[in-house]
Amino acid sequence: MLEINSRYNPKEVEEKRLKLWDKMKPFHATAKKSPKGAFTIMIPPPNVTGVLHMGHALNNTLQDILTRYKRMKGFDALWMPGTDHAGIATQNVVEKQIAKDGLTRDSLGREKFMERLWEWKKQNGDTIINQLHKLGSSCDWDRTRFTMDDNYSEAVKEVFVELYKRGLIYQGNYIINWCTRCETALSDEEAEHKDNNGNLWHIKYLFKDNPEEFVVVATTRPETMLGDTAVAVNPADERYTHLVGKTLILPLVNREIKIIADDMVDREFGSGAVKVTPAHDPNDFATARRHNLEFINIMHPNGLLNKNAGAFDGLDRFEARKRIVQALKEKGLLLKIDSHAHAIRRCYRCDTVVEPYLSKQWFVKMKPLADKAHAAFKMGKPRIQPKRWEKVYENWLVDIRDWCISRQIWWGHRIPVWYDTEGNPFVAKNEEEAKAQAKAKHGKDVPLKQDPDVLDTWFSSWLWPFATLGWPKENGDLKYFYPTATLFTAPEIIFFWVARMVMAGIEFMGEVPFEDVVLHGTVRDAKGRKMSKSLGNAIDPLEIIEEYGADALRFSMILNSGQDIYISKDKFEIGRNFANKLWNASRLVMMNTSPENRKADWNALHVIDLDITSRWILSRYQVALTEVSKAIEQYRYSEGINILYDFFWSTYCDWYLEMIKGKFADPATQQVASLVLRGVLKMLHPFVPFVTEEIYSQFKDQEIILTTEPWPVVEDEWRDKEADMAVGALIDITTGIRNIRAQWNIKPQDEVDCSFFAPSEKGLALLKANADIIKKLVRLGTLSFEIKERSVKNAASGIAGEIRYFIPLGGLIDLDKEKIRLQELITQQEKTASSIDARLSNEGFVKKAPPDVIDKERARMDDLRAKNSDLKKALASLV
RNA sequence: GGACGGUUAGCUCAGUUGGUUAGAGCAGUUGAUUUACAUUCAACAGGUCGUAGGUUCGAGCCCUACACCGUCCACCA
Repeated sequence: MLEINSRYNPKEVEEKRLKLWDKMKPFHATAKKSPKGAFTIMIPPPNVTGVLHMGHALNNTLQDILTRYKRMKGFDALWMPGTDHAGIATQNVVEKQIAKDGLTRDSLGREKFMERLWEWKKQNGDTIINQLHKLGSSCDWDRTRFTMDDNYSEAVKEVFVELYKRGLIYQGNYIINWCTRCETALSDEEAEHKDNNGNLWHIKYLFKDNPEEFVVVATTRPETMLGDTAVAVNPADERYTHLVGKTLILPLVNREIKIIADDMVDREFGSGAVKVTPAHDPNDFATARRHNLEFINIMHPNGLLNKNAGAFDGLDRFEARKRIVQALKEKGLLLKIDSHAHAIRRCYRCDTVVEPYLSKQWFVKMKPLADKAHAAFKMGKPRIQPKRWEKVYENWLVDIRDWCISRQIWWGHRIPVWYDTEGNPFVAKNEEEAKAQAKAKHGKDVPLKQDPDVLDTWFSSWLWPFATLGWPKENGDLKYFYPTATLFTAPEIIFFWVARMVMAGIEFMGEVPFEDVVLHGTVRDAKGRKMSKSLGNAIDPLEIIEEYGADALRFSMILNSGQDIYISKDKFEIGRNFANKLWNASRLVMMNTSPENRKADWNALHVIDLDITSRWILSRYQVALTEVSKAIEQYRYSEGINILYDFFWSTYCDWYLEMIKGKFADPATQQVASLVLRGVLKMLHPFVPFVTEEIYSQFKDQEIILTTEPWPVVEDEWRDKEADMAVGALIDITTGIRNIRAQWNIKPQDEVDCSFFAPSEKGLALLKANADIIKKLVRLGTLSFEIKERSVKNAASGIAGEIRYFIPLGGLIDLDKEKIRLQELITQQEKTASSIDARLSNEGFVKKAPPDVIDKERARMDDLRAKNSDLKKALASLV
């Protein structure tokens, strides 16, 4: 195939490799197979909300690169795949879906609705796994997990019950973030702040005993006044101190409320007097508790006002706002309206304005968990890259607030709590245990009802690193593969997920679940906008795979990955072209080498037999290998692939292959060309697994699973300074001659008659006539010419073919310019050295400066002087 | 309001402790073809490194201020 097709066909090859991988299962990890130990990566489980997008493609490519690399390095590499049920998100999607048929979750009923959800999960979960698969992900597919698998649910229950026993889970009536559309509680993280241009309404509250006098309160949410039970002022505010304890009449409602004094009031804001609505504002809630105020809930869970709203009963909260403002205006109680920009919280799933709402929910007490995580972090666990996120992470741990974990939805893990008729909760892993507890309490069997609510999605996700390995059951895998090595994820979920996984890991496994956290950027379109369905700028990874191939997708993605990644469809051409280049270079080598030479190993090579070109490419190869390995270890994949791209395309193809084109008869050349190419294929394999494995197999005349082949070993003895310099000089000169040709304006049509490269009498004469100029441009050594009678197909590369044997050393330098430059540099450095010298002999400085500074300065001075002596030699050699 | 990041060629980005002439890819221009590859090759052109100061023999890199863009956090009604 390689020899026949001059165009790489990704579709055909990728299908073939996938089939083979499915059959051979090379990605299956077994505990204790390798002496090197385990290397584990847990996939951030994609939500079953939808199918994979480009962000996932990036995230999973990063994971795959490292997993494949470590596997080749000899580790028992496990990459655990799976999906997340994504509670509210998925439920919302399915609700929208059934809404098309005029159905709601209530009309369908819990059981039927759950069936629809499971259908959706089955369909999307499969699609996601299939997409991951097509991307070339080397996941251990047999271990695929879902956050609502039966045994995973066991882990969730175990954790809930255990935390309850440890006093870290409690139930309470608090102001929480309430989404009136989803009709569920949200955690603080799920209620996102978004800027909003609202108004600040200034309302007059009249005194009961003197309706001529009033207090002005300012509010951004006038409708909540219906639930006011006090007006608060700062106790130190002279304007109001004499009024504290007086009674006001709440407008529109005509309820009597008192003026109270509380420190929470900011004297500078608004009028300095603030209405207190305990049931609809977290601040007011706290104030009310301090002052034993009444809590008046004015709203139904769906955002419509309830009978406590009196005349406004049944209105939507925003409609009520309008009407109330209108009513106040009519009564002359609205003093003024200021425009006021401030942030309001919105539901992270449906963007509905979140209502602070008083309700009974379950919470996790976070402080003890966060303190442990913080202590671990101070020990460097986990490390976070890029480093700047460390502070963000740490701040969150320090400023932790309790986590509201109950959700009034159906899709998720049912809260493992049962209530008796009096409402006493029994926390247990199953109903039997709960019944037993209830019996113990009441002395007889009593009817129990399970909590209708489910747990926050993240309450299951935070167990992912160990629940996927079978916890709470002890087994060899859990011990062997936990903790994991690296977590690749997006910065958005550092609090939602990363921090909480650390807490759960410490609490239940006694160890932080991963060593490194690598936070990568967001995939955006060419204009820098986030890719989203609603904007219509999303690129479907499957479409790219179909058109350009998965290798091209991966290659281009990584090549473009800086902080955020700006991607447009044409970016994938470079990946496709690269795969094709790889294919064709391999064809060239394939067609010019014998099977034996192709398979030759390092020990078949003897440096004495090798010409300078071979020694050079082997040397460059070693450098590339060292650098690429280092880049991968340091998570600098973009740099790694750049090194490979440059080495393979520029060095190997454009120079090396062109140089050896006439020399393929030499067995050593065949061996070197093959050896280096095979090494390149191995190094590229983590990045572009399909094409590399296909070519590698054809090279070896057998099916090779490249993923289980060993990573190339750095052989330092093949570093060859002499060859590097010699060929480096040759390349300089060749490039120089190309430049000269351009400068002299030698057109290709002229070359037919008088070219250097297809020599004729005329060409030879031209070359000789200009020998002095060329010589002048060459530093160190003499350029000699010998024009061979040889037709050269490609003039550009022909230059290299012709003169390479005759240039021992040197480079292209303008002699005069070079002299001046060197002289300047020497002068400058001598100046520095002298100034340091002076400083070092200054007694005051020596006394004051710490010893390491003095050592450093002295070393710097010596270094400069040494460098200068080298430079002087170089200058002398030019003259 | 707080914290952080970015600003380098038309575009997307490298530039690791300050050190020779700031680099790539794409796009552009000009050329090449009995070719492994036109998904190719070569050459050219394109930069006051956001602005203003400072430290230094020397600054894209260090310091200060400012501007613009972006991200995260945040119970001022």
